[in-house]
Amino acid sequence: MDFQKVIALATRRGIFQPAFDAYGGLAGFMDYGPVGVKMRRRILEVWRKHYVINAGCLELDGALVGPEALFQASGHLGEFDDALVDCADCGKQFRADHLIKGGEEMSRDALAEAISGTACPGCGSILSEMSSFNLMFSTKVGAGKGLSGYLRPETAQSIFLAFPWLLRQNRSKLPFAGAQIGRSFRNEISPRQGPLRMREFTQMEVEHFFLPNDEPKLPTSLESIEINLVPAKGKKNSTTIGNALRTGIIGSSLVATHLARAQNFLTGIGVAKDNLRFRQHGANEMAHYSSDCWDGEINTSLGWVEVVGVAHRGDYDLSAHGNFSSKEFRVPLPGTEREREVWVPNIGKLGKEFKGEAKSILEAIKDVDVKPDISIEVNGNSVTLSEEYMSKKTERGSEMVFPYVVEPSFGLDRILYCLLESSWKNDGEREWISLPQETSPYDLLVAPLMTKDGLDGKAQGILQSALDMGVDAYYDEAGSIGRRYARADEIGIFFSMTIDHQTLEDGTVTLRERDSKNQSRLSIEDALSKVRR
RNA sequence: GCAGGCGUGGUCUAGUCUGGUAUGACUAGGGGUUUCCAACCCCUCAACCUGGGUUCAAAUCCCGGCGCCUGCACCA
Repeated sequence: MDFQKVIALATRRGIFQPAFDAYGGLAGFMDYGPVGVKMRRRILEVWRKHYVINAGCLELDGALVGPEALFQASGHLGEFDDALVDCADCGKQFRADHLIKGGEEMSRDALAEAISGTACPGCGSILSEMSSFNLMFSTKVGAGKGLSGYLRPETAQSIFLAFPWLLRQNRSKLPFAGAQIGRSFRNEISPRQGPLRMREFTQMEVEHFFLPNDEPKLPTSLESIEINLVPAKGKKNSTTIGNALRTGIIGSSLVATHLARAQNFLTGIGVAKDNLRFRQHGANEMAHYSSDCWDGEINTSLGWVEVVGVAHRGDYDLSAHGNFSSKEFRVPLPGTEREREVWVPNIGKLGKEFKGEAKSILEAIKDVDVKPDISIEVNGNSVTLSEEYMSKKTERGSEMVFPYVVEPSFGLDRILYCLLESSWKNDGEREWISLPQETSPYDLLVAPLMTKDGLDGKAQGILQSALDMGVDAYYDEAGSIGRRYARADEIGIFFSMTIDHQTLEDGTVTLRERDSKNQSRLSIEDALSKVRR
């Protein structure tokens, strides 16, 4: 199954198509159709079951537009921004920081200076002035000049900003994780390959917060999970998660935990384990925030496609927001509780005695440990403060630290594409999508063998009872029964139920299983309860 | 963003060189027939990416735009 065929299937069967087709299309944007929306819903349901319901992540649904300050703090305005130069003669375009030695460490201004007058590596002409291209979509918030705002380039920042709030919801206990499903936007220079590189896409992200000295251990239930690893240094190998952690291939127990969970999730929705690997980023591939990162990749006709990134972000994000914003993002570090006697200046007395100079004195002792008979320099004079100008106080507190975070971040659109491609089967006689029932768009096809003798009416009655009990059923009475099976197979409907004359006599139906084509004769009730998820 | 290739019903496609009624198949819809895996028969819907130019006449030739594919560059 190659890329073009998946795209054709997607259009034909209402899964997805390019958006704004009537106006010539707009690269990087897709619309999902009736079947595609159902598949997405199913994948999201499984994901929520894994992360929100079973793993207890706190779910959030954050705003899409954010203020400029947020993205200054997060680093996206600086780091997400490419400095470009192009050549007027040969038309080639380059990243400025790639042309200058050490350019990746330079400031913008230094880079602009260094690049000026540089020759084009392609043709030797002098390059244009440096311009910058930011991958975020910008907008104005409010009337008039308005505030600069940006569409979020990742859902993660919402969770980081909500950290103090979520922490209270979790009754101030660490570790905990926030989870979010939502759209993100990146103004890609050259989006291509349909659902694989989009300008608007859906992410499913978890931010797992923990104290630096108390990283969650790998649960024993995950230790023996087999996983394909491609470390940045060293050989590709298949081993257990527990072993990879013990031997240091994976450096962090929480990263290991999330690699295992990501694999469990992906195989649960129908990705074959042999088609799945986790590849570690090399140092130069790493994002600005990340200290260790593994990409979960699925093997497709287009090569290995990244569908999930598991990144150890350290305290990069929380400390950025803690330092830039007015909120406290730190937490007390357990075990560092302390109680000590400190001297504090008696401001009332200082004021009375020193009048106008009191302010300068207070300024001078602001950042020093005060104790009796301390000598300080004030306006060129040495002043000694005796015990009468201060008093003793008991100070309680803990060392405050920014929690660390490990982040698994899934791309829904890519996952759906990979699933379609890999679950497409063709045995020469028929073509079908072999998804597990959890992610099939429908549970059941209800089909009367013929549309006469009341078979269709009976079938519609059964359809209604199926829908009433929560079975996602699809009704089809057009064409031969074989054609209807074929149609159902092509969108991956898991079971088919056929109503014939015998149904009218004894209330039994034929139930067909999609992958095996096996049929069995069951009572309507038994069939429906078998089909129910 | 650059270079090359491409753009015809829902899908696949003929026609483009050499300008003149747009081909066929599949799918889909309606009807008939039919007792379980794309059966058959009749009918029907449905397309030249877009804007300009050349011409009596443009799907076809020329120019621009948009989109798709490939390569380069980019891709937290």
